[in-house]
Amino acid sequence: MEYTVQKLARMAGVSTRTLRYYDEIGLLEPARKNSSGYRIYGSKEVDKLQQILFYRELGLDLDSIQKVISNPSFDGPAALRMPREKLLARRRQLDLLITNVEYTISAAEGKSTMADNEKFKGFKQKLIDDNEQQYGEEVRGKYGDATIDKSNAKMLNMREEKYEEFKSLEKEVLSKLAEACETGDPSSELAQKTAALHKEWLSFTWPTYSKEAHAGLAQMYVDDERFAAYYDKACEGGAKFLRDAILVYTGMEQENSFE
Amino acid sequence: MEYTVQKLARMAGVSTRTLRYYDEIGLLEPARKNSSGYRIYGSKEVDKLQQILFYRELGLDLDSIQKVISNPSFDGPAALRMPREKLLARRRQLDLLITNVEYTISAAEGKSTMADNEKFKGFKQKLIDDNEQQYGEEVRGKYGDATIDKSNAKMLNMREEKYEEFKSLEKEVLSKLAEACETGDPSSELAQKTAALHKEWLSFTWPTYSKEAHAGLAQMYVDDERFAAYYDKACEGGAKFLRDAILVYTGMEQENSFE
DNA sequence: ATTACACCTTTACGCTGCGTCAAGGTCAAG
DNA sequence: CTTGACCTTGACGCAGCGTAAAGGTGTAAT
Repeated sequence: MEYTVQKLARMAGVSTRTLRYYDEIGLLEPARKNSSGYRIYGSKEVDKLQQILFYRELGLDLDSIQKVISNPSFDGPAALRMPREKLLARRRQLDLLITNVEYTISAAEGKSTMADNEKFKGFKQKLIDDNEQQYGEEVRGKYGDATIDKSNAKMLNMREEKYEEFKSLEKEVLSKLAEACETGDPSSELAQKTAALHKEWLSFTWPTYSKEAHAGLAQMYVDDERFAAYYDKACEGGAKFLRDAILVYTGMEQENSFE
Repeated sequence: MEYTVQKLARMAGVSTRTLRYYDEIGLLEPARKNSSGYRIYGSKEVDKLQQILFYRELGLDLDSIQKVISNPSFDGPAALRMPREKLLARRRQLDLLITNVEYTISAAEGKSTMADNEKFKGFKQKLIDDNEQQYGEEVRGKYGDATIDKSNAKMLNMREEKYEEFKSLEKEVLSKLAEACETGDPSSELAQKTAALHKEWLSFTWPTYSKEAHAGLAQMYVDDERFAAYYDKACEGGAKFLRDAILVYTGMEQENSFE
């Protein structure tokens, strides 16, 4: 397959100027030029462009990209594993940011307050995550998961014991939810106990508690497939059940929920 | 609470230069200056900076950010809903990119091939997603979810009927997995049928099939909490069971799996 | 055969969002 | 009263393109 600048540009979703610039700096040169000087790209160049865009997406500058992919030990598949890890890290950071937004919304709407430094969680987290990314694997190999948990505990500003407590409470919420589910009634005593447990669990990671924030998070559990799947493990429709229980618990019911 | 440039900068994870620049362009001016001209920021400025960073994270240029947050109809909480949606969209795009990397790795390692235009899924998707973001809500309100499904089908290059088939197959995989789980044996006939169904399901979104890619994806189901939770819905340890079944099915067992 | 039009080329200047000196004033601790 | 960590303004530099200018090319339709 052969492509002119514009064809390749359209396929990859970049501008022709970008391709010409990449040629100019020697990052991606066309396979050849035709008799009138037109740039012609082949499938090797397509692959290379794909790689470049992967790395660009990760925020690497073009110079670094060039070094990475022109590295003699760069063998393609293996090199793609790195961006994969980076992408996963990015998603983790995004999750934090989203949680932060959720919490900020609730804090702004409700009466809860947020410590100033809490407001930048997820932004600075990027730095921590980058570290984790760089050293995480080595550490994991050397010292096993226990060390990682320690590190995670640190990240959450917890001591190890607290982190253990946090983890076990997490499981307790799930098992209580499973029980409560069977009653089928979000206002049942069991369901309300589950909501209370969930609040307790929350207090490990949230600086202050507010009904609005709690209710908001519960709604997010339903909206977000990820969280939904997690709580649906407890029982069919577990996320929705938990949300309803929390709505009753916080006394927010229908009103003030996220549309 | 009052902050000097550096204190605020450290808290927010930006440089002092950035804060001075934001002052220079009138994006974020300090609450006041002390007798010797030092910039002093208050809690209002902290909140504003947080907002700015949210929008910056979304890729908005500073000019747009200024317009957004200086909009008279900007009331804080409501304005945060937008970045929330955008962040969710970004995560969806990231997921696509990650899937793309997974697939590219398998394609490179295995013998499967990838059509050139497949290689840029997740990059261009950004554009589609941005559209969805801009018009998605309106459409959703006006025409209901059926239209959205149509649109999703289009995004996946499917006709609606195919999309329905795709969706129902998805459910079938889950229910077969639940049954197969009870045998406890990944090489049991039921488990192998589940793997076969999963392969069939895959063929809807993947241009070509390769054992390596299939096995690679199965491993990802275990590694990624999100997918793990989804398949664990079928039964305890569903993701791992499915992976093992697929490993047997593809004949890849231990070898060649992602470490 | 020529005209239209969408493509291609190089050259070059401009922009954003800061990083990075440079040259100097301020403030609290020792 | 000195040291060192802070603060100020001003200026230049840089990546990664966007954008316009001035011109050549390919091909389809008149």
